[in-house]
Amino acid sequence: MSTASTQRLHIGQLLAQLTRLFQTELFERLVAAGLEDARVSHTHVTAYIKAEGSRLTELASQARMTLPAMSELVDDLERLGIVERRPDPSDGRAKLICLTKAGWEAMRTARRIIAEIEAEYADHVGSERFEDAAQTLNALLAALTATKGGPSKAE
Amino acid sequence: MSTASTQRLHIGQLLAQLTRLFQTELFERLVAAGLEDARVSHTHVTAYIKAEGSRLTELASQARMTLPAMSELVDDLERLGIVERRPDPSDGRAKLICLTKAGWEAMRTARRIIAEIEAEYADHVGSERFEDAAQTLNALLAALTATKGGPSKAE
DNA sequence: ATCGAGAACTTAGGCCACCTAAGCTTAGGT
DNA sequence: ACCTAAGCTTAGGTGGCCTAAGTTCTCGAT
Repeated sequence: MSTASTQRLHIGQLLAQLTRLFQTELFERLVAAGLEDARVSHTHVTAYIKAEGSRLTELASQARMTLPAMSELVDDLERLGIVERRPDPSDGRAKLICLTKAGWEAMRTARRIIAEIEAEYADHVGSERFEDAAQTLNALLAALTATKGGPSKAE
Repeated sequence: MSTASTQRLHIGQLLAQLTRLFQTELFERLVAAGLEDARVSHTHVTAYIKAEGSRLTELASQARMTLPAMSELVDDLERLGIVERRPDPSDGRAKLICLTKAGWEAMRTARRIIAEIEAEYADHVGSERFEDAAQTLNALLAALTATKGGPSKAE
């Protein structure tokens, strides 16, 4: 029970600053790992894309962004050879966004790096404490998205 | 000890999504409270500004942004009548960014709203658990900024 | 069978929040 | 009196979103 209330920043500042630090860190390491064209926003695709392919609508909804924003992202990833758009056999309007071979490779690299960063974070505050905090954030996010559905128009 | 490991998103996603939700929420409530010109980025000033006034350099460094970025922000807040730039009596090059009367008023409103949001978050996951998580994040942020100093050029 | 509502996606255009590079003014040691 | 450096601003550019307005296709109702 670590309610040893030190004065702290408010939750918004904590979240925003940590987000920024994490993203900068991830980005730098991706570049260092040879993924020079990687950008932080690409994670909005790679975080949710399914092995069989995902529809744009799905991705946009999960990433809580609008369709055009997601479409641009996919354009970018397609240019980089990470994903490709295939016609969806079950619906002529839709397309399936699929990872390419290079895409899978990049995913593995990214996941490894993310795991490294998480491990370092855990070292800084204690791994049990870190995991508890992560679980709490996860629960909070679930609760918030349940009640509000998120800011996205792509529901 | 809530190490009841549910599958969870990775820390970067948790942070980023919660940040986004928090900021959207805060922004909406500020608008609802009559601060129609409020923007999320204004918090980078209001979070750190001192009662006696702060220098631009200080603010930029604490908010981890570049001087020009902070300068623009202050421009904006000055236009809105929230802060004003005064010459720093102790250094002719510097200026003190000070809150105006309207600025203090807005700050009070914002703080109230932030406290409300925090309270709601605490309700969602349990207030002790929430506070523990916040303390952990605070400690993590402190540890990270200690070792890396942050991405800012304005140190 | 065809027609209209609506779903899936794209295109066009815009805004905000940053950034880097390059200036300008004042401070302060030598 | 310099020269370097500090404090700040201006100029210009980019990424990451957004809204609005298309296009193409689906599917249920007539």
